[in-house]
Amino acid sequence: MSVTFKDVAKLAGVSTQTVSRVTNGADNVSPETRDRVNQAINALGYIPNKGAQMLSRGKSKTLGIVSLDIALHGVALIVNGVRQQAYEKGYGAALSIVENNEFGRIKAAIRELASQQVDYIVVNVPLTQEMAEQLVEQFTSLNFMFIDVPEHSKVNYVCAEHTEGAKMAVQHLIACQRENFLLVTGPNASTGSSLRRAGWRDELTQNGKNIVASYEGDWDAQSGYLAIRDALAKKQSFDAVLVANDQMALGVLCALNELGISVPDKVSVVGFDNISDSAFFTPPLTTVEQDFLALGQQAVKRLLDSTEQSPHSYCQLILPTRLIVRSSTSVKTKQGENAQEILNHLDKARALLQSSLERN
Amino acid sequence: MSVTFKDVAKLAGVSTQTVSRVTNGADNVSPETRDRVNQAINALGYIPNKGAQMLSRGKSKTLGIVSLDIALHGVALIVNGVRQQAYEKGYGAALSIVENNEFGRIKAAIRELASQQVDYIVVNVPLTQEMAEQLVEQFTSLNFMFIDVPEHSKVNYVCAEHTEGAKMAVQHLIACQRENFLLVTGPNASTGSSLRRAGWRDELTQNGKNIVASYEGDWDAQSGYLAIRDALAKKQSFDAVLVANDQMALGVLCALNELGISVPDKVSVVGFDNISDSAFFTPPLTTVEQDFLALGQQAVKRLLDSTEQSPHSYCQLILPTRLIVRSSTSVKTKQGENAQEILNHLDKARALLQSSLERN
DNA sequence: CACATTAATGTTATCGAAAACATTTCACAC
DNA sequence: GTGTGAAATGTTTTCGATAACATTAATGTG
Repeated sequence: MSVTFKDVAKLAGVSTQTVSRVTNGADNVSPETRDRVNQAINALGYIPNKGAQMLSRGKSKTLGIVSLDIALHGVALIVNGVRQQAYEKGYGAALSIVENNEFGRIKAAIRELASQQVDYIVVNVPLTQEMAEQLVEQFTSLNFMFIDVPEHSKVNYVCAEHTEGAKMAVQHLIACQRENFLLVTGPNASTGSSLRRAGWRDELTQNGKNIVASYEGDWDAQSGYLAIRDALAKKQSFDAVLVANDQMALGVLCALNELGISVPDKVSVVGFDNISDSAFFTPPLTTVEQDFLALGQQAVKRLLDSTEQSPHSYCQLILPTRLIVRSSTSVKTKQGENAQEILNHLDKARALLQSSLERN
Repeated sequence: MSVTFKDVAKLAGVSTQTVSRVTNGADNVSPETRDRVNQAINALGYIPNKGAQMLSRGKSKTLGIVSLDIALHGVALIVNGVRQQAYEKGYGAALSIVENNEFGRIKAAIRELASQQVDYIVVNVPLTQEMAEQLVEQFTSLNFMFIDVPEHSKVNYVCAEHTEGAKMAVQHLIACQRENFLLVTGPNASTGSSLRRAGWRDELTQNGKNIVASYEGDWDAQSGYLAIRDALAKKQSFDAVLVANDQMALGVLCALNELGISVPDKVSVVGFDNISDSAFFTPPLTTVEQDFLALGQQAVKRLLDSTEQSPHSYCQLILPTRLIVRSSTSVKTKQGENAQEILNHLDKARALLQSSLERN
């Protein structure tokens, strides 16, 4: 079968323990022996057996991630952040994906990771406060870090400033003199989505603005598209759309463009996330940036730090969000304000067409 | 520390071997004993130790994936397909991500997975034929499956019909009476990108069409955007753009829209991949679909099947691509053909504006 | 009733690496 | 030259689960 210490030891003419010393970089091995062992390792193509290492060491130097579907761009970035930081700290990363956020599935995923003897677990799945606390209680041998769990939970968490970010979006649209708002939220089960919606709602009612309708999307472009089509089919009148992520905002823009409703003038749109694509939407999207990568990185950093702390202090870190203003929002053009200018353009265009028509 | 068989056995009043029999679902255990053991397992919250299992069983029932960055949407879908199929066949999945496609990194990743005693490895990183063959040769104890490796390599592979798909895109644009083509490729290191470019080139030269310029992008929207800006800055004239993926096509569309160059009329654009967003671009993108999920799934399916085959037969599966026609392509409007129609529209618009202007 | 058969369970050895402990060798001090 | 300590290496035991083998008890058969 596979090459083990025994084979290496035999070839190098030493004991297995000496081989172990070499692979672990112990300093009490003579240079000549070390060389001989390393040569044997290379010659045989020795690869350590993680299972055996885990067993004898007791710990695995591995961090587990329980995550939503990585096909969601934000999720993939968070996972990247986690992996990267884990790797930097000398940890491996084991990823377990849960399709839906059924609690049983999540527990099973954690059990799966626990069976791999992971030392830490980062959970990036929407959970209620109770669920998070229950997990910590149930899996006492594991150290948890949660991402985007409700604030004030008695667990370690790292969170984006969803509510504040949402409020900034509203404030910006109010500054754009918008009055009637359409909301497109994420799935209600998502903590992030709930927080954003709450932020929107708070700020809108506080400023006496009108919420025309609220649609629950599923994060992808189609749900944004369908929301707008439905709203327009119902002849609802709005001059601003708040969208819970950029991908749905793409669908929103598509529907508006398709129907010839001018963005940003007639309807302004603000997204959330600032994914790299959103700068290239038509028009480029005003959005609220959150730093997914940093979220993942900080989750790991704080988790590893927290174990050195006293047991009853939690890491509760909230990362800032910030408004990125692009062309999908603007102050409403007063009717007729630019009309003369547009008229001039039209005349010019007309003349051009006319002449080309005559030439044919 | 953690709960082991010993603890369970003691509580249930049986031997550890009996506990093992229960957890492995052996049939020669009396129902009462089984119940007693299961109760003990639940009471203690026993979780098996994968390392120990691996060690004693010899095999891990795990499949390794070496993959590019999962932040690329297509990659994430492939990984999903692999995981899903592996899971279905009773295998776990260990993911190792390599940042760049440096060969040393890839080898290290495989070694890492091998140390976890994976039984199979799916490689989704651009490799040359030689590299792929070398890996198979070096890691004799592993069973490999490659995704998108050059055809006719002497290894197992699953591949999308890049070249054919690319040709379909060209044929479609030729049917749209396009003459001057701009190319935006993916990174040259990518096998998929090379195959697509080759397909474009072949079909274009065969039909005597003009390649105005070729830009090498890095898969993201910005590189598509920059390509167009550069081409226009150099006053290049083209009426069709072939783009190696949809995300870059988004950037292409953005640049064209921004400059008021009408898509599809003045310039038609075809992407590649058919990611879910592309139906919601402005305008919705004509593109070549490839089924990433199926690619991942088939990779695993064939890999598991192949080990039952004779050693010197390779699985070499090529999955079809298909053209999805949307609004980013069209037959070129003959100058003046629709002019009268447009003129009528203009007149209507003018009247509307005029009246609103007078009202103010 | 003695003996074969099977069901249910227990005992021991094993996987590969590493920790704990043991031994050997050599250098140096007194 | 004997004792002390450190460096280099070897031996034994351990981790947790399981395969291989061993035992016991119960059942059935001629």
